[in-house]
Amino acid sequence: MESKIEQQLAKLKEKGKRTSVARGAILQLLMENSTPLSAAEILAGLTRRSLGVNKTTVYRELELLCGEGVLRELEFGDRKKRYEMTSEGHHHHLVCTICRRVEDVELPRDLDLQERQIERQKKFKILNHTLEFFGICRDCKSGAKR
Amino acid sequence: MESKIEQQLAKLKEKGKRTSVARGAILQLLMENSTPLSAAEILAGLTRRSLGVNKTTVYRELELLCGEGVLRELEFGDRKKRYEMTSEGHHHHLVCTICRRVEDVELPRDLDLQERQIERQKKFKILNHTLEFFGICRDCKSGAKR
DNA sequence: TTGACAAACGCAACCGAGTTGCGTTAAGAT
DNA sequence: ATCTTAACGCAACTCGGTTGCGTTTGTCAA
Repeated sequence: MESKIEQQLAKLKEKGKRTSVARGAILQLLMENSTPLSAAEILAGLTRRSLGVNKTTVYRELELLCGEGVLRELEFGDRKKRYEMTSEGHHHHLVCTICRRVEDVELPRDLDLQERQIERQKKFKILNHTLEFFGICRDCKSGAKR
Repeated sequence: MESKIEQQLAKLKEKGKRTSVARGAILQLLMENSTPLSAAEILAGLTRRSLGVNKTTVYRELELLCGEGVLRELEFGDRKKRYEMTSEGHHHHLVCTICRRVEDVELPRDLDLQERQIERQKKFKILNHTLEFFGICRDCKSGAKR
C-alpha cells in the first residue's frame, strides 16, 4: 500500500506543485500527531528531525497546503493558528483550558439541519462553521501530572 | 427608566470600580452597535466622539469588563479579538467572508443535550463553546454595494 | 544530459495586535 | 481638604505572522 503522504504529494504534483523535503516532512508530522499543531510546533518538529527549515518556508507551506485543501486551519483563541489534515474528516474539538491539549470529538448529530434552517431564515449562504468546546480534560480534572 | 449603562456602572461601583468617562463610552459604543467590535474599532469610535483615549486604556478596560462578565470576547479567525455585551445573551454568529459583517443567530435547538452526551462519553467538563458560521451574507449574495 | 523556467527557499526587515513597566492623574471615601 | 488607589498615558516591547528580493533546485522538454 502506497503511503498516504505519497498520495497527497502525487495529487499536488498534478497541479504543478513540486515535491520538496519540507513538504513531505510537514505532512508526516501532522499525520503522526493526534492534535493540531501550530506553526512554531511544526518548525520545532522539523528542526528536531534535523531539517533546517526557515520559518518563512513553514508559513508559506502551510498557506499553500491550506489553499490546496490538504490542511485545515484552526483557532482556539490563543492567537495562534493550528493545522490538521483535512483527511481526518469533519469533526470538532475539546480544548482543555488548563493544559491546552486538544481532543477530537464528533457531534452525535451534526448541524446540517440547523444550518439549512438558518440559511432559509436569514438568507445567508453557510459555507462552513467552527465549533470548539472549552473546558477541563479528564487528566486535569483528576489532577494528573503535566 | 434608568439607562442600562448606568445600571452596569453602578454594579461595577459596588465592586470598587470607578466610573470613568472611557468606561461609560465603551459600554455605550458596544450597546449601540449591533455587531461585535474590535479594540481598534472601539478606539476609533472613541476618537470620533473626541474622547482622546490611549490604546492601552482601551485594552485594559476591555480586559476588566470581560473579567467582570460585562463583555464577552469573540474571535472570528482574523487574529483580532472582538467584544460584545454579555447582556445580549447566548447566541452564535454568521460571519460574512466577503464584507466581514457579523449577524447574530440563535440555534433553533442549542447544544446542551449534545454537550451532556460528550461530557459523559469523553469525561471532559465542558465550560463553554464557540460556534460561528462562515459564508456569504444576503447583501453580498445579491451583489449589493459595500 | 542539459538548459530553461518557475516553484520553493533563506534571510532580513517589517507589520500589527496586544502587553508591560512606570510614573502621573483623578475618583471617591474619610 | 486629604488620602488611597483605580484609571490613565506614554514609550518600549513581545510575538505570531508577512513581505521583498535575490538564490537555489525540482521538473520537464529539447
